[in-house]
Amino acid sequence: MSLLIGTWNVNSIKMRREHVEKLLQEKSIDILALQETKVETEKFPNLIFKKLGYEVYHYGGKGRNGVAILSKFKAEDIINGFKGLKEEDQFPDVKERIIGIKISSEKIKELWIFSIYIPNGSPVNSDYYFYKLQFLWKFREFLETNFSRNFSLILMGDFNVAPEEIDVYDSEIWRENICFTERERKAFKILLDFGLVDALRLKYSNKSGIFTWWDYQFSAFNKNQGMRLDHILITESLVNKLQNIWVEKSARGWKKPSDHAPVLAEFNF
DNA sequence: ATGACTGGAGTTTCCAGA
Repeated sequence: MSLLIGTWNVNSIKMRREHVEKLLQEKSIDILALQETKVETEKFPNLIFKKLGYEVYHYGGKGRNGVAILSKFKAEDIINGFKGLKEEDQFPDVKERIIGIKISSEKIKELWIFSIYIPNGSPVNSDYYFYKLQFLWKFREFLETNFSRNFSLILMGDFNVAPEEIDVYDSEIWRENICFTERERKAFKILLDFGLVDALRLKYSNKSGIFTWWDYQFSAFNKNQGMRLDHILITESLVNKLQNIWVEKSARGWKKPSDHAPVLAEFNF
């Protein structure tokens, strides 16, 4: 069976609700991870998506952050935040940044799917910056506590890190910019070393100019001056099931768009 | 005009985003 999944930082579900509906229906998406819903848990438009046939798993706070998963499969288990870590490691906004569900079906056996929103961390070297680095390290610890590399895991979301030089439009200009500093890229690599593969690079190993975010300013989208910050990370057991993966760039060109485009991936189970 | 950011909070202007 074919499974179409995706991730999208929508920059407010209130502003982008119709965009999400359009994407779900036009592409017949099975599971969509959302970030920056920017609404409190109970104010998410659950009913709208339930009418379209999706289960809704969301946690959010007032005004910022917020992660959701819209799924045609019912969750057998849910993780929200850094499950299993000590009390002092429960960062104040971690529940608004990490949500995961376990699904199973006749063909799919115990697949965990996460929606992730890593802190932005700007400006570089600020308290926020070091919070971001800590968050990335702690996230690796969270994975080790709950899973192993032998699990079937799909971690998707806005990681706020452009991993390689080809993931920014001009690596010299962006060298010391937030999302592309050495320390952020190193922390991202350490995360991958858990046993994760950057799914887009399985299909487009050396292609430059593939971005998922473009600044609202400076006509950045028209000039394709962006960064690849949104990722679908998978464990080894899913690698040979990946059929296709792409950035749905068209959505960045819709009226009143999010500054991120969705990343979609098709698996065959 | 030859350039121009957006969303949310909460009150007219600031903060955060990347």
